Amino acid sequence: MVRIKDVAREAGVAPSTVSLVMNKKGYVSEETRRKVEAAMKKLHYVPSGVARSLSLNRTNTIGVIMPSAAHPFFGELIGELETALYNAGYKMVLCCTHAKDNAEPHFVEMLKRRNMDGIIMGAHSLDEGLYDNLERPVVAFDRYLNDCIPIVHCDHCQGGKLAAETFLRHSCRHVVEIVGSSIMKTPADDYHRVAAEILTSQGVKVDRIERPWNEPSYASFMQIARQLFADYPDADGILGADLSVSACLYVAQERGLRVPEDVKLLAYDGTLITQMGTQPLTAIRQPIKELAELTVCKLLAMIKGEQDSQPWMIAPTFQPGATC
Amino acid sequence: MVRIKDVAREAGVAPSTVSLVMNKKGYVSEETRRKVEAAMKKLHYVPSGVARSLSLNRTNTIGVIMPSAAHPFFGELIGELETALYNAGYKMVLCCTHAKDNAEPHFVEMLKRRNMDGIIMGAHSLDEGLYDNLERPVVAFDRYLNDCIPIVHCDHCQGGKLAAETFLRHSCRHVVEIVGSSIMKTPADDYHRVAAEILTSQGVKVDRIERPWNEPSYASFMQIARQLFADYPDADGILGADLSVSACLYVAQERGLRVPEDVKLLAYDGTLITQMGTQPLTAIRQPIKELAELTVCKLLAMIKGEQDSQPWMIAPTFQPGATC
DNA sequence: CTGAAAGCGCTAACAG
DNA sequence: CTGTTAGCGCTTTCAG
Repeated sequence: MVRIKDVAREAGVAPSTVSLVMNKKGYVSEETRRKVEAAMKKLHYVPSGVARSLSLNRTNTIGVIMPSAAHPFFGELIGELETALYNAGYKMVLCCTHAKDNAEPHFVEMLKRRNMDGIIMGAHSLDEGLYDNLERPVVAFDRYLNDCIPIVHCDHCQGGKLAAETFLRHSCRHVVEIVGSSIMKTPADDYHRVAAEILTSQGVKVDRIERPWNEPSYASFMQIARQLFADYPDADGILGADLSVSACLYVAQERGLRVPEDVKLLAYDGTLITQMGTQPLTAIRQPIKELAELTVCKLLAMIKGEQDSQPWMIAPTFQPGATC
Repeated sequence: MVRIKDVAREAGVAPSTVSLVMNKKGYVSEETRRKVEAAMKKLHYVPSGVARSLSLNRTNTIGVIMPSAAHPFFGELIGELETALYNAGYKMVLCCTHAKDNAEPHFVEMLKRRNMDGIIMGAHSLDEGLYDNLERPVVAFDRYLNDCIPIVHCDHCQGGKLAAETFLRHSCRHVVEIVGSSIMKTPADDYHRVAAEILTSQGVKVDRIERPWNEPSYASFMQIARQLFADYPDADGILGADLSVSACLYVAQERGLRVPEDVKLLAYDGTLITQMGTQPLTAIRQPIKELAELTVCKLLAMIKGEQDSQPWMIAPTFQPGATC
């Protein structure tokens, strides 16, 4: 392996000069630069990223913790985060917590070991205190971690409002919400709360049915959908995450219900799957790309010790479809 | 920041002894061990991963290059790779090449900089020679890179056979294959080739229609599907990747065709999306989890300089559905 | 503008 | 069983 020292010797200069050339720092005469560059090329020199990180106390790497990469929402989010980080010169190391025993503390440990310059946390955390006293910055994505960790999220109150308005516009009288496990409090709870408040105030009956904790299999979505139609056969509006609502579409058809004539389905998230299949889902879309960019922007600002004046929240949009 | 030296001083021992304790190496007396552990705890010592990597010339990090994380197949694959790597004590740094200018060379550069111990490459590469003369191991996932880089992939010949048998079983007379861009030669081409050979030999007419290069938007899938039905109105069997076939299901319905009565649809891959919607897609499923585990196993064996006697290929399975 | 030298924090021989 | 010492490869003052 060829080191900076070898390049220096070959070029007849000191290692520090080679460093200056590599990093385009300071003043180096044109001639010296050329000599150094020639030496680097001749020796096929490739600098060590690790040594550099040790010296700089910075790895240009961000840890991203998400429940799963296979889930359409998180898959899309991970992709956008990676792109935003890449554009800022950072690498992304990914940790998926679902189906792992206790990956999360293990991963946070890596942050402490200074393997990463910061963390974006988008998984559920049941581990109180895990994020206290960290020396390096953490930004939460749509999650409450502790009082000190800032959160980037979609304006779910606005989302709830859009949802309620949609059901009201179609004169629904009985809306059922499929909500996540109540073990977990998240900013996304707001859309269910706000939608229910508005609908109730307009005399619409609202029920909710809860999904099991940490169970992302499609079969479980189907099961909830079946239970929903069994428990609330007169429901004429359903609100839930994309996958939940997608399952409802299937079960509605199974039961001979017409969508949207008999029952309106409104998906929350608006990922790719809402566009697929024979009947695209009407949805409230979270602007995933913008959320990812904002998250990265906020985290990098924290790393640089800067202030960033953008708000921490982005509004969702209404995405037309064939189910409302 | 507290360093190993500080712990050593606190415990009244040498840094090397602290290192031995941390890594559970060599022989350390019970008493010394306790003193060291107490000192570590007292000082809230967290070792530096970067310094360790520099010393060991090993980062316990693997680079994974994929086209996209938002695509159902790659999302699932990425998740399984991450889990397999995690279980082996490795972190995954992810690079998605789609929609980035030339991320791939940039990423390979990181491998050269020894930021990673190896690479799993699952993206298309048009960059000839990029993978030559690498000092650290690379395993390709379902891609041809160069003559030296081994490939883990699904047994696509078997997949093609399964597909052909399915169409024959349903007495199809005219099958259309939706194939990827011919710019790219991949192991997956085999299933189209083999299916076509078998079908043709049985007197079935086979046509193919090509998807544009590197264009993963759902709209483009819809466009191809429309073109397919326009060009081959008498097709009674369609074979293609999940998303392609999903789009065909939509368009078939749009044109008033009954599935599977008028036309059989067979999806290749069998990701989550085949299970969704009102009509689950019949599919040839690639065993993504097993493929991911095999890929990781092979790469880690290369890193350790070991031999691994497992074959580099895994057979696909038939997944029943409602479209054949 | 360039070079010498002192780190960055950990590991691994090798003595003792 | 433990301490000394010499790296790992790069960056960064600080003289000159």
